Amino acid sequence: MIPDPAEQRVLDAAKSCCARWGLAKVTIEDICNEAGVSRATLYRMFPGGKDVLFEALRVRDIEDFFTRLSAHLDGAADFEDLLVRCVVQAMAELRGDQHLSMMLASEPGDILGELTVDGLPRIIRVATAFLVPLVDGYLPRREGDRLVELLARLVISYFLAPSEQVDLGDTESARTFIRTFVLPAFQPSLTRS
Amino acid sequence: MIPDPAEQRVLDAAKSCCARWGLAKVTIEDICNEAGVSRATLYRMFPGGKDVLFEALRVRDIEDFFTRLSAHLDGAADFEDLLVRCVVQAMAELRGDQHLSMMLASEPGDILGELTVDGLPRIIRVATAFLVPLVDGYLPRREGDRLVELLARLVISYFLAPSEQVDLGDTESARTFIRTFVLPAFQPSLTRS
DNA sequence: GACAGTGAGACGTTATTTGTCTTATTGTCT
DNA sequence: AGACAATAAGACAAATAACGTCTCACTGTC
Repeated sequence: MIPDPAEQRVLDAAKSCCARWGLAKVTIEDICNEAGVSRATLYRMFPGGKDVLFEALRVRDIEDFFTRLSAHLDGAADFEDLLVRCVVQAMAELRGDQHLSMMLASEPGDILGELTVDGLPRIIRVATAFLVPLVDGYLPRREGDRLVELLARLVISYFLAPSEQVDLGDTESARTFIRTFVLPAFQPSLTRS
Repeated sequence: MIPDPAEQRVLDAAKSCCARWGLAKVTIEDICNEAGVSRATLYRMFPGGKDVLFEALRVRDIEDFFTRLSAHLDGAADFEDLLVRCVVQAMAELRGDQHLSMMLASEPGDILGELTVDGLPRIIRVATAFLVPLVDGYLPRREGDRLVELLARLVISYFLAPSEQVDLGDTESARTFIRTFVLPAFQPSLTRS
Protein backbone atom coordinates (compact mmCIF):
# COMPACT_ATOMS: atom_id res chain seq x y z
CA MET A 1 0.00 0.00 0.00
CA ILE A 2 2.76 2.46 -0.93
CA PRO A 3 0.87 5.47 -2.27
CA ASP A 4 2.01 6.01 -5.85
CA PRO A 5 2.91 9.71 -6.16
CA ALA A 6 1.59 9.94 -9.74
CA GLU A 7 -1.67 8.43 -8.58
CA GLN A 8 -1.90 11.02 -5.83
CA ARG A 9 -1.21 13.77 -8.35
CA VAL A 10 -4.07 12.54 -10.49
CA LEU A 11 -6.42 12.45 -7.52
CA ASP A 12 -5.35 15.94 -6.50
CA ALA A 13 -5.93 17.10 -10.06
CA ALA A 14 -9.38 15.54 -10.10
CA LYS A 15 -10.20 17.30 -6.89
CA SER A 16 -9.06 20.72 -7.97
CA CYS A 17 -10.67 20.45 -11.40
CA CYS A 18 -13.86 19.49 -9.67
CA ALA A 19 -13.60 22.43 -7.35
CA ARG A 20 -13.12 24.73 -10.29
CA TRP A 21 -15.76 23.45 -12.69
CA GLY A 22 -18.00 21.06 -10.77
CA LEU A 23 -18.29 17.33 -11.28
CA ALA A 24 -20.52 17.70 -14.36
CA LYS A 25 -18.15 19.91 -16.34
CA VAL A 26 -14.88 18.09 -15.78
CA THR A 27 -13.50 15.85 -18.48
CA ILE A 28 -10.89 13.16 -18.15
CA GLU A 29 -8.67 15.29 -20.33
CA ASP A 30 -8.96 18.27 -17.98
CA ILE A 31 -7.73 16.07 -15.19
CA CYS A 32 -4.88 14.67 -17.27
CA ASN A 33 -3.69 18.15 -18.17
CA GLU A 34 -3.89 19.32 -14.59
CA ALA A 35 -2.00 16.26 -13.41
CA GLY A 36 0.54 16.40 -16.21
CA VAL A 37 -0.21 12.82 -17.19
CA SER A 38 -1.36 11.26 -20.43
CA ARG A 39 -4.80 9.80 -20.89
CA ALA A 40 -3.37 6.35 -21.35
CA THR A 41 -1.67 6.53 -17.99
CA LEU A 42 -4.82 7.64 -16.23
CA TYR A 43 -6.78 4.74 -17.67
CA ARG A 44 -4.03 2.38 -16.61
CA MET A 45 -4.24 3.70 -13.06
CA PHE A 46 -8.02 3.75 -12.91
CA PRO A 47 -9.43 1.23 -15.36
CA GLY A 48 -13.05 2.16 -15.74
CA GLY A 49 -12.47 5.85 -16.15
CA LYS A 50 -14.36 8.60 -14.45
CA ASP A 51 -16.46 6.38 -12.20
CA VAL A 52 -13.51 4.50 -10.82
CA LEU A 53 -11.40 7.63 -10.52
CA PHE A 54 -13.98 9.59 -8.57
CA GLU A 55 -14.76 6.57 -6.48
CA ALA A 56 -11.09 6.39 -5.55
CA LEU A 57 -11.14 10.09 -4.79
CA ARG A 58 -14.08 9.67 -2.45
CA VAL A 59 -12.34 6.82 -0.67
CA ARG A 60 -9.18 8.85 -0.23
CA ASP A 61 -11.04 11.93 0.94
CA ILE A 62 -13.00 10.03 3.53
CA GLU A 63 -9.89 8.33 4.84
CA ASP A 64 -8.05 11.65 5.00
CA PHE A 65 -10.98 13.15 6.80
CA PHE A 66 -10.87 10.57 9.57
CA THR A 67 -7.10 10.58 9.70
CA ARG A 68 -7.13 14.31 10.42
CA LEU A 69 -10.01 13.85 12.81
CA SER A 70 -8.25 11.14 14.78
CA ALA A 71 -5.22 13.37 15.17
CA HIS A 72 -7.31 15.83 17.11
CA LEU A 73 -8.61 13.27 19.57
CA ASP A 74 -5.36 12.19 21.17
CA GLY A 75 -5.31 14.11 24.39
CA ALA A 76 -8.92 13.55 25.33
CA ALA A 77 -9.31 13.62 29.12
CA ASP A 78 -12.26 11.28 29.44
CA PHE A 79 -15.05 9.64 27.51
CA GLU A 80 -17.24 12.74 27.34
CA ASP A 81 -14.35 14.90 26.24
CA LEU A 82 -13.51 12.39 23.53
CA LEU A 83 -17.00 12.48 22.08
CA VAL A 84 -17.23 16.27 22.28
CA ARG A 85 -13.93 16.78 20.52
CA CYS A 86 -14.86 14.25 17.92
CA VAL A 87 -18.10 15.97 17.07
CA VAL A 88 -16.75 19.51 17.20
CA GLN A 89 -13.74 18.71 15.11
CA ALA A 90 -15.74 16.78 12.53
CA MET A 91 -18.10 19.70 12.21
CA ALA A 92 -15.22 22.15 11.82
CA GLU A 93 -13.69 20.02 9.08
CA LEU A 94 -16.94 19.71 7.19
CA ARG A 95 -17.66 23.41 7.39
CA GLY A 96 -14.17 24.37 6.34
CA ASP A 97 -14.03 22.05 3.36
CA GLN A 98 -13.76 24.23 0.26
CA HIS A 99 -14.26 21.39 -2.15
CA LEU A 100 -17.31 20.09 -0.36
CA SER A 101 -19.09 23.39 -0.07
CA MET A 102 -18.46 24.21 -3.71
CA MET A 103 -19.95 20.91 -4.79
CA LEU A 104 -22.88 21.26 -2.43
CA ALA A 105 -23.64 24.59 -4.07
CA SER A 106 -23.31 23.47 -7.68
CA GLU A 107 -24.44 19.84 -7.62
CA PRO A 108 -26.50 19.36 -4.49
CA GLY A 109 -28.10 16.18 -5.78
CA ASP A 110 -24.92 14.17 -6.23
CA ILE A 111 -23.27 15.32 -3.07
CA LEU A 112 -26.30 14.88 -0.89
CA GLY A 113 -26.54 11.32 -2.13
CA GLU A 114 -22.91 10.91 -1.19
CA LEU A 115 -23.58 12.10 2.34
CA THR A 116 -26.87 10.33 2.87
CA VAL A 117 -28.39 7.47 0.89
CA ASP A 118 -25.53 6.03 -1.16
CA GLY A 119 -22.48 7.18 0.69
CA LEU A 120 -23.54 7.06 4.31
CA PRO A 121 -22.96 3.33 4.83
CA ARG A 122 -19.42 3.76 3.60
CA ILE A 123 -18.85 6.76 5.80
CA ILE A 124 -20.11 4.83 8.77
CA ARG A 125 -17.89 1.92 7.89
CA VAL A 126 -14.77 4.09 7.73
CA ALA A 127 -15.78 6.04 10.80
CA THR A 128 -16.11 2.76 12.64
CA ALA A 129 -12.70 1.55 11.53
CA PHE A 130 -11.05 4.77 12.69
CA LEU A 131 -12.98 5.67 15.80
CA VAL A 132 -14.02 2.44 17.46
CA PRO A 133 -10.44 1.74 18.57
CA LEU A 134 -10.49 5.05 20.39
CA VAL A 135 -13.62 4.27 22.40
CA ASP A 136 -12.53 0.69 22.87
CA GLY A 137 -11.29 1.31 26.36
CA TYR A 138 -14.60 2.75 27.41
CA LEU A 139 -17.17 0.51 25.75
CA PRO A 140 -17.59 -3.06 24.60
CA ARG A 141 -17.13 -3.48 20.86
CA ARG A 142 -20.82 -3.75 20.00
CA GLU A 143 -21.64 -0.58 21.86
CA GLY A 144 -18.74 1.20 20.23
CA ASP A 145 -20.12 0.42 16.81
CA ARG A 146 -23.51 1.71 17.76
CA LEU A 147 -22.06 4.89 19.22
CA VAL A 148 -19.86 5.73 16.24
CA GLU A 149 -22.72 5.21 13.82
CA LEU A 150 -24.98 7.40 15.90
CA LEU A 151 -22.41 10.21 16.06
CA ALA A 152 -21.76 10.03 12.32
CA ARG A 153 -25.44 10.35 11.56
CA LEU A 154 -25.86 13.21 13.97
CA VAL A 155 -22.90 15.19 12.70
CA ILE A 156 -23.99 14.85 9.08
CA SER A 157 -27.55 15.80 9.87
CA TYR A 158 -26.56 18.86 11.86
CA PHE A 159 -24.06 19.81 9.19
CA LEU A 160 -26.53 19.63 6.32
CA ALA A 161 -29.33 21.33 8.21
CA PRO A 162 -28.06 23.47 11.07
CA SER A 163 -30.30 23.63 14.10
CA GLU A 164 -31.45 26.71 15.94
CA GLN A 165 -31.07 24.81 19.20
CA VAL A 166 -27.73 23.12 18.91
CA ASP A 167 -24.44 23.93 17.23
CA LEU A 168 -22.27 20.84 17.19
CA GLY A 169 -19.42 23.00 15.98
CA ASP A 170 -19.38 24.81 19.32
CA THR A 171 -17.69 23.00 22.18
CA GLU A 172 -20.09 24.08 24.90
CA SER A 173 -23.19 23.43 22.87
CA ALA A 174 -21.84 20.06 21.77
CA ARG A 175 -20.96 19.13 25.37
CA THR A 176 -24.49 19.84 26.54
CA PHE A 177 -25.88 17.87 23.64
CA ILE A 178 -23.63 14.86 24.22
CA ARG A 179 -24.36 14.86 27.92
CA THR A 180 -28.08 15.05 27.43
CA PHE A 181 -28.77 12.80 24.48
CA VAL A 182 -25.81 10.54 23.93
CA LEU A 183 -24.12 9.65 27.20
CA PRO A 184 -27.22 8.43 29.02
CA ALA A 185 -27.82 5.78 26.38
CA PHE A 186 -24.34 4.36 26.84
CA GLN A 187 -23.85 4.96 30.56
CA PRO A 188 -24.90 1.43 31.54
CA SER A 189 -22.28 -0.13 29.27
CA LEU A 190 -19.42 2.11 30.32
CA THR A 191 -16.48 0.11 31.57
CA ARG A 192 -14.63 3.20 32.90
CA SER A 193 -15.24 6.92 32.88
CA MET B 1 -33.74 51.13 -28.20
CA ILE B 2 -35.89 50.07 -25.24
CA PRO B 3 -33.81 47.36 -23.58
CA ASP B 4 -35.91 44.19 -23.56
CA PRO B 5 -35.85 42.90 -19.97
CA ALA B 6 -35.80 39.25 -21.09
CA GLU B 7 -32.84 40.01 -23.32
CA GLN B 8 -31.05 41.63 -20.39
CA ARG B 9 -31.80 38.59 -18.25
CA VAL B 10 -30.24 36.36 -20.86
CA LEU B 11 -27.15 38.54 -21.06
CA ASP B 12 -26.87 38.57 -17.28
CA ALA B 13 -27.24 34.81 -17.26
CA ALA B 14 -24.53 34.46 -19.89
CA LYS B 15 -22.26 36.62 -17.81
CA SER B 16 -22.78 34.78 -14.56
CA CYS B 17 -22.53 31.35 -16.18
CA CYS B 18 -19.30 32.49 -17.73
CA ALA B 19 -18.01 33.70 -14.42
CA ARG B 20 -18.82 30.34 -12.86
CA TRP B 21 -17.55 27.95 -15.50
CA GLY B 22 -15.50 29.95 -17.96
CA LEU B 23 -16.35 30.62 -21.57
CA ALA B 24 -15.25 27.18 -22.72
CA LYS B 25 -17.48 25.20 -20.36
CA VAL B 26 -20.73 27.12 -20.75
CA THR B 27 -23.46 25.70 -22.93
CA ILE B 28 -26.43 27.48 -24.42
CA GLU B 29 -28.62 25.31 -22.23
CA ASP B 30 -26.81 26.44 -19.07
CA ILE B 31 -27.56 30.01 -20.00
CA CYS B 32 -31.20 29.24 -20.77
CA ASN B 33 -31.68 27.59 -17.41
CA GLU B 34 -29.99 30.44 -15.58
CA ALA B 35 -32.12 32.98 -17.42
CA GLY B 36 -35.31 30.97 -17.10
CA VAL B 37 -35.85 31.06 -20.84
CA SER B 38 -36.29 28.33 -23.40
CA ARG B 39 -33.71 27.53 -26.03
CA ALA B 40 -36.08 28.59 -28.78
CA THR B 41 -36.45 32.02 -27.21
CA LEU B 42 -32.74 32.49 -26.90
CA TYR B 43 -32.17 31.66 -30.54
CA ARG B 44 -34.96 34.06 -31.49
CA MET B 45 -33.26 36.82 -29.53
CA PHE B 46 -29.77 36.07 -30.76
CA PRO B 47 -29.98 34.36 -34.15
CA GLY B 48 -26.59 32.84 -34.66
CA GLY B 49 -26.28 31.37 -31.20
CA LYS B 50 -23.27 31.53 -28.95
CA ASP B 51 -21.20 33.82 -31.13
CA VAL B 52 -23.91 36.43 -31.50
CA LEU B 53 -24.90 36.17 -27.86
CA PHE B 54 -21.41 36.69 -26.53
CA GLU B 55 -20.79 39.41 -29.05
CA ALA B 56 -23.87 41.20 -27.71
CA LEU B 57 -22.60 40.65 -24.19
CA ARG B 58 -19.28 42.23 -25.04
CA VAL B 59 -21.00 45.21 -26.60
CA ARG B 60 -23.19 45.71 -23.56
CA ASP B 61 -20.29 45.31 -21.14
CA ILE B 62 -18.17 47.83 -22.94
CA GLU B 63 -20.99 50.35 -23.09
CA ASP B 64 -21.74 49.83 -19.41
CA PHE B 65 -18.09 50.29 -18.65
CA PHE B 66 -17.94 53.68 -20.31
CA THR B 67 -21.32 54.71 -18.96
CA ARG B 68 -20.08 54.15 -15.43
CA LEU B 69 -16.78 55.77 -16.28
CA SER B 70 -18.43 58.91 -17.68
CA ALA B 71 -20.47 59.27 -14.52
CA HIS B 72 -17.26 59.75 -12.57
CA LEU B 73 -15.93 62.53 -14.78
CA ASP B 74 -18.63 65.13 -14.27
CA GLY B 75 -17.09 67.46 -11.76
CA ALA B 76 -13.65 67.62 -13.29
CA ALA B 77 -12.02 70.95 -12.51
CA ASP B 78 -9.85 71.28 -15.60
CA PHE B 79 -8.38 69.35 -18.50
CA GLU B 80 -5.67 67.68 -16.49
CA ASP B 81 -8.09 66.67 -13.77
CA LEU B 82 -10.41 65.21 -16.38
CA LEU B 83 -7.72 62.99 -17.83
CA VAL B 84 -6.45 61.90 -14.44
CA ARG B 85 -9.90 60.94 -13.23
CA CYS B 86 -10.58 59.15 -16.43
CA VAL B 87 -7.47 57.02 -16.21
CA VAL B 88 -7.73 56.33 -12.48
CA GLN B 89 -11.37 55.41 -12.64
CA ALA B 90 -10.93 53.18 -15.67
CA MET B 91 -8.14 51.36 -13.91
CA ALA B 92 -10.24 50.92 -10.79
CA GLU B 93 -13.12 49.47 -12.83
CA LEU B 94 -10.88 47.06 -14.67
CA ARG B 95 -9.18 45.88 -11.52
CA GLY B 96 -12.45 45.45 -9.67
CA ASP B 97 -14.19 43.51 -12.41
CA GLN B 98 -14.88 40.04 -11.04
CA HIS B 99 -15.98 38.64 -14.37
CA LEU B 100 -12.95 39.94 -16.19
CA SER B 101 -10.38 38.71 -13.72
CA MET B 102 -11.96 35.27 -13.60
CA MET B 103 -11.82 34.99 -17.37
CA LEU B 104 -8.28 36.33 -17.52
CA ALA B 105 -7.28 33.57 -15.14
CA SER B 106 -9.07 30.71 -16.87
CA GLU B 107 -8.97 31.65 -20.56
CA PRO B 108 -6.19 34.18 -20.98
CA GLY B 109 -6.00 33.67 -24.73
CA ASP B 110 -9.55 34.65 -25.57
CA ILE B 111 -9.70 37.58 -23.22
CA LEU B 112 -6.34 38.97 -24.16
CA GLY B 113 -7.48 38.96 -27.76
CA GLU B 114 -10.55 40.83 -26.67
CA LEU B 115 -8.44 43.49 -25.00
CA THR B 116 -5.76 43.75 -27.62
CA VAL B 117 -5.79 42.50 -31.19
CA ASP B 118 -9.42 41.80 -32.02
CA GLY B 119 -11.28 43.85 -29.49
CA LEU B 120 -9.15 46.94 -29.15
CA PRO B 121 -10.47 48.76 -32.20
CA ARG B 122 -13.98 48.37 -30.85
CA ILE B 123 -12.97 49.54 -27.42
CA ILE B 124 -11.34 52.59 -28.93
CA ARG B 125 -14.43 53.28 -31.01
CA VAL B 126 -16.75 53.17 -27.99
CA ALA B 127 -14.29 55.09 -25.86
CA THR B 128 -14.21 57.76 -28.53
CA ALA B 129 -17.99 57.96 -28.70
CA PHE B 130 -18.26 58.38 -24.94
CA LEU B 131 -15.24 60.46 -24.08
CA VAL B 132 -14.56 62.76 -26.99
CA PRO B 133 -17.62 64.89 -26.14
CA LEU B 134 -16.10 65.47 -22.72
CA VAL B 135 -12.80 66.79 -24.06
CA ASP B 136 -14.56 68.63 -26.82
CA GLY B 137 -14.37 71.94 -25.01
CA TYR B 138 -10.62 71.62 -24.65
CA LEU B 139 -9.46 70.21 -27.93
CA PRO B 140 -10.38 70.21 -31.59
CA ARG B 141 -12.16 67.03 -32.68
CA ARG B 142 -9.18 65.44 -34.42
CA GLU B 143 -6.98 65.92 -31.38
CA GLY B 144 -9.71 64.55 -29.13
CA ASP B 145 -9.80 61.31 -31.11
CA ARG B 146 -6.05 60.96 -30.89
CA LEU B 147 -6.07 61.59 -27.14
CA VAL B 148 -8.82 59.14 -26.32
CA GLU B 149 -7.18 56.42 -28.34
CA LEU B 150 -3.88 57.05 -26.64
CA LEU B 151 -5.42 56.91 -23.17
CA ALA B 152 -7.31 53.71 -23.97
CA ARG B 153 -4.14 52.02 -25.14
CA LEU B 154 -2.20 53.20 -22.11
CA VAL B 155 -4.81 52.09 -19.59
CA ILE B 156 -5.12 48.64 -21.10
CA SER B 157 -1.39 48.19 -21.28
CA TYR B 158 -0.80 49.25 -17.69
CA PHE B 159 -3.72 47.11 -16.59
CA LEU B 160 -2.48 43.95 -18.27
CA ALA B 161 1.13 44.45 -17.25
CA PRO B 162 1.48 46.67 -14.18
CA SER B 163 4.56 48.82 -14.09
CA GLU B 164 7.03 49.26 -11.28
CA GLN B 165 7.28 52.94 -12.14
CA VAL B 166 3.72 54.06 -12.58
CA ASP B 167 0.39 53.04 -11.08
CA LEU B 168 -2.38 54.54 -13.17
CA GLY B 169 -4.83 53.43 -10.49
CA ASP B 170 -3.27 55.89 -8.06
CA THR B 171 -4.31 59.53 -8.48
CA GLU B 172 -0.93 61.08 -7.71
CA SER B 173 1.01 58.68 -9.84
CA ALA B 174 -1.46 59.09 -12.68
CA ARG B 175 -1.28 62.88 -12.41
CA THR B 176 2.47 62.87 -12.70
CA PHE B 177 2.26 60.52 -15.65
CA ILE B 178 -0.37 62.57 -17.47
CA ARG B 179 1.53 65.78 -16.86
CA THR B 180 4.78 64.34 -18.09
CA PHE B 181 3.84 62.23 -21.06
CA VAL B 182 0.36 63.18 -22.23
CA LEU B 183 -0.31 66.86 -21.71
CA PRO B 184 2.80 68.16 -23.46
CA ALA B 185 1.77 66.48 -26.69
CA PHE B 186 -1.57 68.21 -26.65
CA GLN B 187 -0.61 71.51 -25.08
CA PRO B 188 -0.26 73.31 -28.43
CA SER B 189 -3.81 72.38 -29.45
CA LEU B 190 -5.44 73.30 -26.16
CA THR B 191 -8.21 75.82 -26.68
CA ARG B 192 -8.64 76.50 -22.94
CA SER B 193 -7.14 75.12 -19.74
C1' DG C 1 -61.25 34.80 -31.88
C1' DA C 2 -56.93 36.47 -34.12
C1' DC C 3 -52.37 37.34 -32.68
C1' DA C 4 -47.51 37.60 -31.08
C1' DG C 5 -44.54 35.60 -27.95
C1' DT C 6 -43.15 31.71 -25.35
C1' DG C 7 -41.86 26.84 -23.44
C1' DA C 8 -41.35 22.13 -24.37
C1' DG C 9 -39.25 19.06 -26.83
C1' DA C 10 -38.33 16.21 -31.31
C1' DC C 11 -35.02 16.23 -35.00
C1' DG C 12 -30.69 15.64 -37.69
C1' DT C 13 -26.12 17.49 -37.58
C1' DT C 14 -21.72 18.62 -35.46
C1' DA C 15 -18.36 18.53 -31.88
C1' DT C 16 -16.64 16.70 -27.98
C1' DT C 17 -15.55 12.97 -24.90
C1' DT C 18 -14.59 8.45 -24.04
C1' DG C 19 -12.06 4.28 -23.83
C1' DT C 20 -8.79 1.35 -26.46
C1' DC C 21 -4.70 0.64 -28.98
C1' DT C 22 -0.29 1.42 -31.28
C1' DT C 23 4.02 3.67 -31.58
C1' DA C 24 8.04 6.24 -30.20
C1' DT C 25 10.55 7.95 -26.31
C1' DT C 26 12.53 8.05 -21.89
C1' DG C 27 15.03 6.58 -18.03
C1' DT C 28 16.64 2.38 -15.44
C1' DC C 29 18.89 -1.74 -14.64
C1' DT C 30 22.34 -5.30 -15.83
C1' DA D 1 25.44 -1.36 -25.13
C1' DG D 2 20.99 -3.74 -24.94
C1' DA D 3 16.79 -5.38 -22.58
C1' DC D 4 13.10 -3.62 -19.93
C1' DA D 5 9.11 -1.12 -17.88
C1' DA D 6 6.65 2.94 -17.87
C1' DT D 7 5.04 6.70 -20.22
C1' DA D 8 3.45 10.55 -23.64
C1' DA D 9 1.43 11.30 -27.86
C1' DG D 10 -1.94 10.65 -30.60
C1' DA D 11 -4.95 7.69 -34.06
C1' DC D 12 -9.32 5.58 -33.91
C1' DA D 13 -14.32 4.12 -33.50
C1' DA D 14 -18.16 4.38 -30.38
C1' DA D 15 -20.86 6.95 -27.31
C1' DT D 16 -22.39 11.19 -25.60
C1' DA D 17 -23.43 15.93 -25.53
C1' DA D 18 -24.34 20.24 -27.66
C1' DC D 19 -25.99 22.80 -31.48
C1' DG D 20 -29.34 25.02 -34.34
C1' DT D 21 -33.85 24.44 -36.55
C1' DC D 22 -38.51 23.20 -36.35
C1' DT D 23 -43.17 22.22 -34.95
C1' DC D 24 -46.82 22.49 -31.77
C1' DA D 25 -49.41 23.66 -27.81
C1' DC D 26 -50.13 27.19 -24.46
C1' DT D 27 -50.71 31.89 -22.58
C1' DG D 28 -51.69 36.19 -22.34
C1' DT D 29 -53.31 40.78 -25.10
C1' DC D 30 -55.92 43.34 -28.14
